[in-house]
Amino acid sequence: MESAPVPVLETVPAAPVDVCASGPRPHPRPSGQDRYTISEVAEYTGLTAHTLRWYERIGLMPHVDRSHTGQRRFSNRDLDWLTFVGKLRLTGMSVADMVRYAELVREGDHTFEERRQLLESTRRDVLARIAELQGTLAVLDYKIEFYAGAPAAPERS
Amino acid sequence: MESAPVPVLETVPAAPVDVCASGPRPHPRPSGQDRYTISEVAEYTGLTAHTLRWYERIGLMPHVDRSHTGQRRFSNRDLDWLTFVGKLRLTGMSVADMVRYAELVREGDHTFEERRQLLESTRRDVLARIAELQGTLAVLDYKIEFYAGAPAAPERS
DNA sequence: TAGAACCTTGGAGTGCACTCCAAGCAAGCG
DNA sequence: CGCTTGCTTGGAGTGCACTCCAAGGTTCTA
Repeated sequence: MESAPVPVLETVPAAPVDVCASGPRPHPRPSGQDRYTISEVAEYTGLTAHTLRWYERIGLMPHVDRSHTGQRRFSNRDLDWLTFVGKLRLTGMSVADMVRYAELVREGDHTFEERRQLLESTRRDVLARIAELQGTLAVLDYKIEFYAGAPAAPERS
Repeated sequence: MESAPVPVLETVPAAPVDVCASGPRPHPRPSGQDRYTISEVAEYTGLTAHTLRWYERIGLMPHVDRSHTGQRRFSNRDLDWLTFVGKLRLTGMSVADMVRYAELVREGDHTFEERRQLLESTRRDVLARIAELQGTLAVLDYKIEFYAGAPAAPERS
């Protein structure tokens, strides 16, 4: 009950700033020394290391760099991507659709229009979901008021 | 992409009316002749017959009446309950929590306070989720504008 | 009264999004 | 060097919320 339905990124403090690739938000390390281990990234994103590996396996990550012995070394760019993916996840977009988006990114600039359409469709879904939630708020408030006002009446639900 | 994440009740037209037990919304049949078959209820609620049987099995339905040969006959009251359950579902509440609520209803009037608390906790979750979604809208709009404005730039996501 | 369409059950299966496991190699510290 | 902690892999397991199945009984329409 108390938990969010989709535990993805631990929300950065509270601020309606758009956290996005090439945005002005600084990363823990300056560019050039940005070679994070999987557990550092796990802590930063709130995802588990398992999930990060799984994201890579299913094609949701743009090729992650490796150390000379084969361990993952994530870059600030990867962190940006994961932040954005976290936002997409919060919209309710399915993993399959996020993978589709990632493929479009890999395919290059000629997919800009398709990406925009995908995002606009997502935006419409989000607006619809907000409206839906506001509809449930009305019902919830009706009920809560009922329970608060009448501590013993014959209503059934 | 185009589908809602949680397909529950087919939303009644669009209207911010609170659709709730003892509310003023009329049912297909007048009280007294309200003995719907499972497929009628399936059509009304948008749930499948399978799901309606499953809801009953897990304790999410208040005892459904049966015909003399054992087939289910749902009442208007059952329809009201299912409408309300649909709203709870739309809030993102888990089936387990809805079953908990149904148990409280079965236990009688002395659980009013606990029910109110459950509903208020749900209400807080809904508000948080709305805020979260509005946060994603900001990111989405930023990206959409980017793709709309620059049909070929070196951004990576 | 025949036939189509609908209903019953317990239990098994599905799809999603993780989540974990075992066995073994890697990294950093005193 | 030894020790602890961390990282690697493919594949199997988990929990949720349905979703379907087989085999048989019921209800409705012609």
